[in-house]
Amino acid sequence: MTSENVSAFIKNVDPEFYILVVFKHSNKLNDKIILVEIKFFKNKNDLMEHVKSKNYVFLKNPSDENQEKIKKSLNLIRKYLLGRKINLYDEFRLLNVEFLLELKFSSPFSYKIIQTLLTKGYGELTSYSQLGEAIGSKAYRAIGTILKKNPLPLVIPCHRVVKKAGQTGGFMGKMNSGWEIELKRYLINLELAHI
DNA sequence: AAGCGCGGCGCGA
DNA sequence: TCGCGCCGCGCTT
Repeated sequence: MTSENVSAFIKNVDPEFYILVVFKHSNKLNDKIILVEIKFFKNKNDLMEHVKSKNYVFLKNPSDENQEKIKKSLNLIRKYLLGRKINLYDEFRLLNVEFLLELKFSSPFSYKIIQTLLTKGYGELTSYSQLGEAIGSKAYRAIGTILKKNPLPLVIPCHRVVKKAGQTGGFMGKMNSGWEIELKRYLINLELAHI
C-alpha cells in the first residue's frame, strides 16, 4: 500500500459539534501530505458513519514526520476554535500541506471564486454578489453552489460569505435554519470577537 | 433539463 | 418601510 487515508476528529464543546479532518499521505518519508476533507457533524455517530462510508482509517501512532504535521494541523484548528486569529490556509501551506484545489474546483469560474475568497482575511465578511463582481460575473446563485461543495471549510473560509442584505445565508447545503446555520453564525461571531 | 448557500423588483400589509 | 413571492441570472450536475 503506497497511500492511505488518515483521519482524526476534534470535539467542540460549546456549542457542541465535531470536526472530521482527513489527510492522505504515503508511508514514505518526505512525501507530500494532502488535506482531503474537513467536515462538521452534530454528533459523533454521524461522524463515524461518514468515516465508515468513506473507508477512512484513523491515525494510530503519531510518530513519523507526516503524522507530526497532522498533529500540528489539528492543533491549529483547535487554537482557531479557541479564538486565536489564525489564517488556516497560510499556516497549512507553511506546513507543506497540500489541498489539490484545482481538482475540486476545476472550472475557471469556480477556481476564480475560490481564489477571490482566499484573499478575504480573518473576520473579513464578504457577500455572494461581491465575489461575483470581483470576477465580473452576475452568477450569484452559481457562487452559492460552488461554495456548497467546499471540501475544506475553515481553510477555505466560506463562512465569511453572507448575503448582501446581511442575512447569514446558507451553510453546508442548508438554507435558513438548523444547526448548520447556527454554526456559520458562531464562526462569524468568533472571528468578529477576535479581530 | 433541472436545480441552486442569490439579487432585484413589485406587490400588499 | 417591511416581508414575501416571483422571475432572471449564470453555472453545475
